[in-house]
Amino acid sequence: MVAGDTVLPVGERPRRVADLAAAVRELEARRPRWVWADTRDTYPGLLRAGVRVSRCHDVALTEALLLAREGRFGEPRSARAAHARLHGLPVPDDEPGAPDTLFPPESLGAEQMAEVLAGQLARIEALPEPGRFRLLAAAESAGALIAAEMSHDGMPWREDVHDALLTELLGPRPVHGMRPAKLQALAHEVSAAFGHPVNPDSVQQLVKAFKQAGVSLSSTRSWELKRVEHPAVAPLLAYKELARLFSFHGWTWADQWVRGGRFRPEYVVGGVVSGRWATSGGGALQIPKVMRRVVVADEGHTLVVADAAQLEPRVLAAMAGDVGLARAAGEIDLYSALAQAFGGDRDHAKIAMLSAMYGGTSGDAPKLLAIMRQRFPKAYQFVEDAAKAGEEGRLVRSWLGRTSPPPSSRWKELVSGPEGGRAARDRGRFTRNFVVQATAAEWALAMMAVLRGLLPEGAALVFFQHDEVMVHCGLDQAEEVGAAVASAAAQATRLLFGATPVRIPMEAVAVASYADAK
DNA sequence: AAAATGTGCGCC
DNA sequence: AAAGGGCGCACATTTT
Repeated sequence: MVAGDTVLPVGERPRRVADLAAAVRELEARRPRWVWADTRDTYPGLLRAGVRVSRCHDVALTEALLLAREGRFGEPRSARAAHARLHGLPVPDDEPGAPDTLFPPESLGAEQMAEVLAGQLARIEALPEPGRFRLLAAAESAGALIAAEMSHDGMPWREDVHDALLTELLGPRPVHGMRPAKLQALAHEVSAAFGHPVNPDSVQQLVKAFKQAGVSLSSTRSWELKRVEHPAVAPLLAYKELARLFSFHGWTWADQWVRGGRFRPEYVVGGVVSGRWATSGGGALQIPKVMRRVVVADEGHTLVVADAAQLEPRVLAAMAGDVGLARAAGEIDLYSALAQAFGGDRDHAKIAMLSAMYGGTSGDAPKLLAIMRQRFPKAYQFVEDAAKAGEEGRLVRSWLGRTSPPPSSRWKELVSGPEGGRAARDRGRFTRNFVVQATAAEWALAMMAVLRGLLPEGAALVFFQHDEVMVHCGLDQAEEVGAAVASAAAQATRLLFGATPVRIPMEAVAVASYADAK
């Protein structure tokens, strides 16, 4: 079934419809998988018309995944581009979609779309693991639906609580272009400590002022400042923290992103090469923890918040098929279960795992990695192989087949030059991490897709951050939603990895305010 | 004047 | 406690 300029139920004649939202609503009763060019262009309008669909195939997202899988990273991914490639025609660049139109005029007709779909399905079938890639495309497409729905529904955001918090920390809202009182006072303190005016936002001025005071700094990063004994340090650190809050999540930000008690960020599905989501506005994935108290459930409602603890090491255990690690990953606290192998020290187990996944080399890492290599050889080898592939300029893939971008042409020059070793190691750390992070991201997508289907009427996913979800629902639904989260996590693990001793538990808590979730 | 780059830090 | 991988964004500064 294709939604384009026309609606085309498979096996039936395409038909033009006057009211597309109504037609989609009617056909949705058959629970089809809607195929459309780009969820971002089509779905927001349907949502505004009060129509939701349960499944879709997003041609653009699937095309991007396939192109990368075929080693053609970065080529235009639109349905039109895919159609042009099929016919050897000039391939148009991707352009921003046409918002506020249900079906953008430049999208393909139904028959052309069917052609593109058939091509994509054939390319998937030709892969060595078509089942996995089908799951990847389905999960990515479900993500697109969820992202649009979350932007539409918004996360509860109490503007009055936000204003009170800002006022408490910064002073009253200043007139445009001015610093809030407490920020201004801290700026004065910094200048006073140096004995002359210094702009605390200027790295240059700060480094110079510290140098004149006999303190040499290579940067003004807070961890470096904390080592310095100087009266300007304390007010400067306080200034930096509050200035960030003011400019990043202050009143101006709220004016732009909060409406009617809802924060509506724009999510970019697959915006990170690893398959994690990004945001193109609103900074939804970087909300400071201090702001969480502003996220409050509506009257008579609650927020069910859940995160997948220790997701990445669990995913590694499942992927690598490492029996020892998988056994530990069957426990609630993976690191405690590993501690015995690392002299009974949970922290050592954690450092070893993180160093293996991120390529850490400092501190105790080498010693602990040697233990890991001995005790969990398959898991160790799995990430080592990924790192080696990166160092040699090869591509790596996630469990379901998301493919890392190739190294840049600059990298290839660099790697044969005098600093080549460093460039190669950097690339190795990237690919080492990619296989784990990307698989964790697709587990999270699969989990959310399942969860979305399990949620009762009236419950809505309102936030997603890498391995954490938030559902806004009625107080009396909290228990059912919590059970749905646990079930979705278990189903996602089985969907990706089949029979495995690895567990990826998600424990949900129902809270009135996000701040109470941890 | 506008675009590009650098810095720093929030989140996972 | 940080490390170490991934981002987005604002502000300052430099380049065009």
